[in-house]
Amino acid sequence: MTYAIAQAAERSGLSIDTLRYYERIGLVEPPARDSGGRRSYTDEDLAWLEFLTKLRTTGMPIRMMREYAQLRMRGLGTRARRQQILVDHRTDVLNRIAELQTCVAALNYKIGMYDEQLQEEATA
Amino acid sequence: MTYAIAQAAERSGLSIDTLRYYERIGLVEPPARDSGGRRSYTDEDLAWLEFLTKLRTTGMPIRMMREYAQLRMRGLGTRARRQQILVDHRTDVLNRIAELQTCVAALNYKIGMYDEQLQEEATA
DNA sequence: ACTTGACCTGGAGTGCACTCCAGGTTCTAG
DNA sequence: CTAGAACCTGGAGTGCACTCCAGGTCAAGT
Repeated sequence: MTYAIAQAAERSGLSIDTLRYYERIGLVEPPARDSGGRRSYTDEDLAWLEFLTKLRTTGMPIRMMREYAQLRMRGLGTRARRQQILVDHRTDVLNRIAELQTCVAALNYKIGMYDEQLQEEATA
Repeated sequence: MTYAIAQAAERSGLSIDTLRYYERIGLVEPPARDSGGRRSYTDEDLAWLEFLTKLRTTGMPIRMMREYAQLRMRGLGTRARRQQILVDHRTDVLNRIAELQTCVAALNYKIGMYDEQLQEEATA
């Protein structure tokens, strides 16, 4: 199964422009082209885009995604390095989650304060 | 207790430039000035900066922080609206945490795959 | 043959959140 | 009195991650 760029965009949740942009900057290998010179994405391409999207969602900067992508293109000998990148990134993400949870606690506190104040207002 | 801008920067974790920037765009009320015309931050100012930082950390865009800040400056009548902003934002943050956790699961999976592959490599 | 729509390229433009700079003023120590 | 550090202002510059545009090509339907 192959996909035109519009279909790839829809399935990946990225825009057409972003797909071409990712290709330009070396985040994805140039996909195959059809007889008319148009990009033709495979399921593998889409799987990679999906994973890239997860890295992006978790805040990995593009230059690090590119480093990972370049290692992947260079093949088997880079697996240990690639794994290390993911392990380090996972640590970052877990820290980020903890940070967000601290902030949620602060929001809860503040929201509680408003509850009290609005309560007083109502009973006054 | 009052603080010169450098001290406020250190305590808030924001840069001096960012403090002035936040003032310019209406995120913080212009602090008092000392006899020489320099900014003089109070503990209350710092508490507000700390809360702003939590909003920023959780990804609230500046224009929404500004909306909240402007409501706060307008006083008591805006409390219900301010609370609503925080409640909505908390929902966003909780969704974001869930999203990050999904991504961590994907990272765990991928890291596990590398473990297996590197294992095979070692035993081959 | 012709229109329409999806696609192509290289390059310019955008929005966000800062960050830096030049040129000037003011307090602080020696 | 003077050197230096810390501060001031208005405005320009930066980095990131896209996003848009002009001008052109290609394939399919009428």
